[in-house]
Amino acid sequence: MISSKDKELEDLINKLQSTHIDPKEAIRLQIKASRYITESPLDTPPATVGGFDLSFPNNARAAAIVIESSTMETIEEILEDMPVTMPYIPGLLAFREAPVILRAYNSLKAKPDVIMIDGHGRAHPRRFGIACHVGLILRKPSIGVAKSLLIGNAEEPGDNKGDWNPITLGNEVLGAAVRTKPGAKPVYVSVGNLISLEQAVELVLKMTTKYRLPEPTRRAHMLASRYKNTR
DNA sequence: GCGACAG
DNA sequence: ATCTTGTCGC
Repeated sequence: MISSKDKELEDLINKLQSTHIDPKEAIRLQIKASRYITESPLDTPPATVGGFDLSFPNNARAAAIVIESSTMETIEEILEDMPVTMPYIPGLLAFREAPVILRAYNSLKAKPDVIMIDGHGRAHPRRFGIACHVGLILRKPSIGVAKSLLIGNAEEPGDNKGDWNPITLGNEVLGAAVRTKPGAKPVYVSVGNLISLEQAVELVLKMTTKYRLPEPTRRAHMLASRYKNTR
């Protein structure tokens, strides 16, 4: 049986991929789509983790990296370009960046078990940041890793790698401020889809070596920016 | 009305 | 995100 709810989700997933959309409509879509996000724990530990980031040499350029979690080795890299169709509006970042990210994801031969995206997941005004947006469209476990807060507050975590405090807003826990490197500002982690916050934090820490950002996102950032002043 | 505001 | 060199600190 195909329920009406399945059809609504299918319809939402299509609309979330619009390359041109009115901000008011975009906000309505986020509010509806937010209800389909799942924060249930992952049952199988991820063997591969994908990382995505963008640069804007001219058009929008997305870099996708797939890393084997047991060895931390990059097993695939992809670069995709696409014209920019939306301006940057706080809270609506996904409508500007998701299209190229999805194109890069589709180009990957080795589909990762979990994906990490630059930006927030549930730590968002409508609880539907870019990590939720991409995670819902792909129906794939996703994690948001941001370098600054969009909403909510968090106490400064301790200075040891692994120390973290919740990002809260009222009685809600939206994510976690995680110390990935002593002496460096924390990273803000939140659930995108199909994973628990605890597992998201755990995976971000596992994928972090000697830098502030976890390897998936860090390598994707380097790859996306590499040829900025070249080809 | 006055700020705040992922990338 | 992007424009950009040197420089302060661990």
